[in-house]
Amino acid sequence: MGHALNTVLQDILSRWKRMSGYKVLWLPGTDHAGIATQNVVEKQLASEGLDRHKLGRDVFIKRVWKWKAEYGGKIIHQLKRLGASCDWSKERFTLDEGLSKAVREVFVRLYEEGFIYRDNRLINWCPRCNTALSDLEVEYEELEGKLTYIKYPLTPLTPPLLRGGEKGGYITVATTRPETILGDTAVAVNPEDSRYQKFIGKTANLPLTDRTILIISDHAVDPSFGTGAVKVTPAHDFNDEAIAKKQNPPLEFITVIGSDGRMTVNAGNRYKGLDRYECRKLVIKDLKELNLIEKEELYKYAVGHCYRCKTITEPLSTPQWYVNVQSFAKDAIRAVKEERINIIPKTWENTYFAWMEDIKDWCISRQIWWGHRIPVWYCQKMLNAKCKMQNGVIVSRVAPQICPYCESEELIQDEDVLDTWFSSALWPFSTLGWPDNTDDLKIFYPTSVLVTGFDIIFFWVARMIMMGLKFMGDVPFRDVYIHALIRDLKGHKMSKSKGNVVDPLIMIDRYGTDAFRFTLAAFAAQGRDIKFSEERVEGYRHFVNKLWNAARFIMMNIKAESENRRIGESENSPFHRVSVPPCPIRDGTPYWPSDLASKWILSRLAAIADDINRALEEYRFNDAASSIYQFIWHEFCDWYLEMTKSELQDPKSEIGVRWCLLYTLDTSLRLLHPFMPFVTEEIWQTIPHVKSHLPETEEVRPPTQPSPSRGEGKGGGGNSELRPQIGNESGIKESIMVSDYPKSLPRDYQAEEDMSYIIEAVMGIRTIRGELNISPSFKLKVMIKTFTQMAEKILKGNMQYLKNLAKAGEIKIGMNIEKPECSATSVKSSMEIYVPLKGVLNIAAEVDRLKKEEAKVDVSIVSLNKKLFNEDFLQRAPREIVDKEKAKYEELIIIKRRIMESIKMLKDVEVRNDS
RNA sequence: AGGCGCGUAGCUCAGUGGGAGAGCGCUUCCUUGACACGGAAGAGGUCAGGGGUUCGAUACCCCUCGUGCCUACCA
Repeated sequence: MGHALNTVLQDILSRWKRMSGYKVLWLPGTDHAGIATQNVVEKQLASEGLDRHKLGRDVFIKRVWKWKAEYGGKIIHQLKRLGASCDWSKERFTLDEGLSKAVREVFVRLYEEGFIYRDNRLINWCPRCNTALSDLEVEYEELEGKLTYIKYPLTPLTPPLLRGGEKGGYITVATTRPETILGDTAVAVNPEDSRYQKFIGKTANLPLTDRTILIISDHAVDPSFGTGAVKVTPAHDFNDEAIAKKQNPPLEFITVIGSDGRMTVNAGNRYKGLDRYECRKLVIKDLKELNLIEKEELYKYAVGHCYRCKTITEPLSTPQWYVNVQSFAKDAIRAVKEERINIIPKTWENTYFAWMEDIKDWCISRQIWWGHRIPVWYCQKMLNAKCKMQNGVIVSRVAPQICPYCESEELIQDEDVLDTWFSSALWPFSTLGWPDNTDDLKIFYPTSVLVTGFDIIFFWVARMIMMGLKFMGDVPFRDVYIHALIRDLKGHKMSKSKGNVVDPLIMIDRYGTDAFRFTLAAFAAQGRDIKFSEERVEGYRHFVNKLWNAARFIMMNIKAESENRRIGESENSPFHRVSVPPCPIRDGTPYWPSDLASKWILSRLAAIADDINRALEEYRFNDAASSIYQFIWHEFCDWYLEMTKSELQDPKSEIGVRWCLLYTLDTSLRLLHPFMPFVTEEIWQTIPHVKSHLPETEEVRPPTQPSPSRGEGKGGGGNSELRPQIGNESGIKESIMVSDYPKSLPRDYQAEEDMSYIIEAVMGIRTIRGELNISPSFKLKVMIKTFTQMAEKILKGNMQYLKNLAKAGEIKIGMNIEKPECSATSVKSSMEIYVPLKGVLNIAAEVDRLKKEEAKVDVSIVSLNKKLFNEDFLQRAPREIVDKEKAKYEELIIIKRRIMESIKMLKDVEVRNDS
């Protein structure tokens, strides 16, 4: 699900920018996921009774490639099913030759410049994967364990004397890992701790061994924890390692646990070969028998686990390769501080800075086989002390044939491979051909945006920034958009072991890619995790259906040449590549939709296009998604399509309305396309295409020139220029995904305002109907009265609409333009509904009239402004705010309470038809 | 232990220093030639709690409670 979200967001950006005229590169690919992949293949081998050592390195790697061929393909298949519009010709894999070349180049240069070095120190080790892990690859998890208090007898007391339990004869330490006492080389106390002053410098007998250890002091010891005395095991604990190295001379390192998680010979004959946890049990049993355990307490503590196989990790002292990243980190911090890179949402910058400022050297070697083998060779003779090579290694871009020091041909390559993230860190430039200075590199580096989850800010993002700055001298990307993590409905992270994983492909099978994509986009609010809900997907599937049906309605009404074709039959549809002129022409004159509804929907369309562009600019995917959803469903379908049903009856407005229907559909499809690529393409391929721009005003455009490409035999008929024209007019593109993204369309604020009154009036009527239970099939007489000049103006502007209503038999209309009043009376009913749009009503007089006459309803649009009854507000709020509120109030004359009274009044009046 | 975030309608979540929103669910009504995967009208919230700033706080500040995550060398 995380990958699906990631893919969808990137695809939305890619499609949007591509349609907006940018040259877009979205480069797909995968990394080789060293440890994880090796583990999977090893499991397969195990089920066949094999292991990698039996196969040998070369055969094993072939086997992994085979696996990769199968599953790498699945990833790509999933991307395609999600509709990812990647440049598939540029697909890359971190183990490709080109990328491997970049890896070797980077390694050698970092080594030559002294940033890469080899060191023997404590490292996190996974005993199951048998490899070193970087600090990031260890996950800490709280475990319920025991804190065991163990008594170390002070020398010169000897074990036989101890059985008496003399007081003061011990120093007691607390530990969660009793088995490690076999590797203890000291006991440490805080130098300020008065209890232990007298012990410092003395020695103690290490139980279960014949060794004597020193009691030392170190400020790192917390006197308040446990007994205030700590056993020091330098070879198996990071703290203890630090303490040991500080001592002069440094404490001895005794390794008692081996790389396989079993006790070594150093643990003594009784314990060697035992698993570390078996050994723990035995050690506790033995100590109990010696009466050296003071007590055991239940204790919660964090234990490191391998992030790939969940085995408990073990600190182990081994030689590994490291990158000194201190100076890179400083540059990387500066790049973000100076806003050459923007992390969005900005709150993640803190996380980034915190980690970067306290960054540790990066352990890059892994003791596995699947990955980039470290480009380091050793001379066999040197190992036998017969070669004079000083630093002991040959670091080279290509495999050396002979030792440069002794000319021996017996060279051995380092067995280890590099951390997968080492190659991933180079991705932004290695995939574009670096170290060669290719055209792609020149055009596309630095890239525009990286979209990713926060869980790999450190693993990947930070390292790409460091490597990009180091090797390209520029940031790898301008924006980093950090999207949310997808959780299940209870807010838990999805994981296979919890069984709460939702498979995107199942969602796609069930609801379709478009609905699934739209859901992800709608969920992608910044700065919050996503709790995935399947019902949302279902809801957006309904949206796809709604759009489909709206398109069907429009196709039914554009009166193209063949009425029998339905949308969805795009293959041989006569509508395929049909085009209509940018504006319908009649007798050489452009015929723009002049009805209010059309002007309104065009303006709303323009507003929504602006909203979407702005939202995407700021990575507010959810806002963009809800804008287009709201527009298509609740403005275009609920209002405009319904209104056209009467407008289409009017020969005067018919042509303009048809054009407007098609234009709005076309534009909406293009707006929606980045979110729902499949259904929008399908519909768009079916409908006649419309040019994307509108004229600023009533500008007269030249009549369309007849051209040879136009009217492929289908354009006949006297009035044909009024109809959608068949043909492949120039400028019409082949696919919606390369059509123009709608932008900067003209607004008509007057139409929007006027229409809002109509909508309010209609809603008022519906409310009355609903509350009075008037059957929808019962046609009402409607009387519309206006009381102000503004209302008059509105009605004048909407005469066309009202006339159409009248024509449809719904109302009779009468209007006196001279006086600010008009009325419309329905055909059948005697009921009248007043719709006062503006102005002051004499309520009392109205009520009297209501009583005398037949049923009438006073519909109100306004609510009371409470603020204007607040003395404090009137006296103390800033003048302009108060004035604004007053002005608002003056506009809003009719009060909600009055409506309700009127309605109550109505209920007392005799109303026909069960009301 | 530090840090970050969240707590708004039954559920999943937007949002804003001045009129509490969406989707789903729920109630009522409606199969009229795009759509019942639909249309119309509704019910439902002291915006976690307390204090402060302000003429005014769901929003800004502080505290408490609940909850999720990240980081860290707690034996």
